[in-house]
Amino acid sequence: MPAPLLTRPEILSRLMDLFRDKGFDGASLADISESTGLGKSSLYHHFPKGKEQIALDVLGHLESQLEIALFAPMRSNGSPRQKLDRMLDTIDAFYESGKKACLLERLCASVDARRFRRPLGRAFGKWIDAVEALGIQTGLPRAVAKARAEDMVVRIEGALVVSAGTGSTDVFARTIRDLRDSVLAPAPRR
Amino acid sequence: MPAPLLTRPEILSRLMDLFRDKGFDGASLADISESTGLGKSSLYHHFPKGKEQIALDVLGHLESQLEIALFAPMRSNGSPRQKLDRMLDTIDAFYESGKKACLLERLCASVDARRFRRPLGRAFGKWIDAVEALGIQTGLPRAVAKARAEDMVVRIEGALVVSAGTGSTDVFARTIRDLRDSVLAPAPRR
DNA sequence: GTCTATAATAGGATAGAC
DNA sequence: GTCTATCCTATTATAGAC
Repeated sequence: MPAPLLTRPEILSRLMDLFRDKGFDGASLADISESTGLGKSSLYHHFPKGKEQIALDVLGHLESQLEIALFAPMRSNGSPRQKLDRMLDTIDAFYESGKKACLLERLCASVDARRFRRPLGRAFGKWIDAVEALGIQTGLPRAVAKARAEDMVVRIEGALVVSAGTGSTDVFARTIRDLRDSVLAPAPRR
Repeated sequence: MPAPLLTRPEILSRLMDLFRDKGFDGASLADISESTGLGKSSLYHHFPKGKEQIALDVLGHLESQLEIALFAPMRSNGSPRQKLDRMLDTIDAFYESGKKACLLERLCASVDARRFRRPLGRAFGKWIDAVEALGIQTGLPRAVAKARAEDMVVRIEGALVVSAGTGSTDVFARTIRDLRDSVLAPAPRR
């Protein structure tokens, strides 16, 4: 019984790790209790609506973390290419080079995905928008920038799935490497 | 109590639909019983080792279906481009243009993913190999063909995740369209 | 805000009759 | 090969003391 009295952000951060590891359906209240050091009653004090609210609050926590660590730096100074590199470095670290899963994907794949649809759609949308903005800054036509941004998110999510399925992180590493060059490459003339 | 006395392939086919919809952790024995019309005892007659064996057998069923519907046609006559188009048509139909999930991905995301690792790796490997062979047939260097094949699978899996997360199949449709041109495109000179 | 104790239910799995 | 009935455990959730 550790009970180290965690702050709310610390609690949510540990729970995010748990859901990334076990998914929503796979993480039990016992798991949640263990990973936070909180008894079940304490959990219902912090999250009166139970497990579903926990996941929603974790998702909200992720959204604010993304804003700070991923999106805000994209609005700072620096060339688009530098900012893309920084985003991909952050992403590579966050997923531990393909060894850890994506919370968004794990919640998409849960039985109650309908309940999470709105925040999931918002999180994916903000991520895509941030990358699209970089493309526009480099002079890509808006439609190309948007398609490239969607494609980047698609390839990262897919690389995580395939890396998990094959047990090798090679695919994830190569995907990140490719994206550094392809996302902001000049639009093909047609 | 329908009990229409299904054949084994029919049973496995229905269970594949169930696992694609609910995932392994999300599908209960009650769900399994309902979707097959078999009582729990009948299930344990067909699958003595229980739920885990059910998933493994469903995975085996998928592998044989992939061989028939996806891989064998790739070894027939026709231009690589025609065969790629056929594969993408089959894939688009199988995923109902992005509305239905991938069994491989759902099992990757289960708590017991370790148990499914070997067949999952094999299925992803065969799929990638089949696409790589098309690339080699068109004269792409082996390394390029392999990277393009991995990338195709990555993008399909990722597009399914993002389509599910955003609630729109647009991303999936665009991804399939792009792949028709990009997978077998001439290697860039360097 | 946290604990112990306890509900109430759903989960996977089995026994034995037919 | 399928059924009814049952078992045991894990699960989510709540009550009430401190």
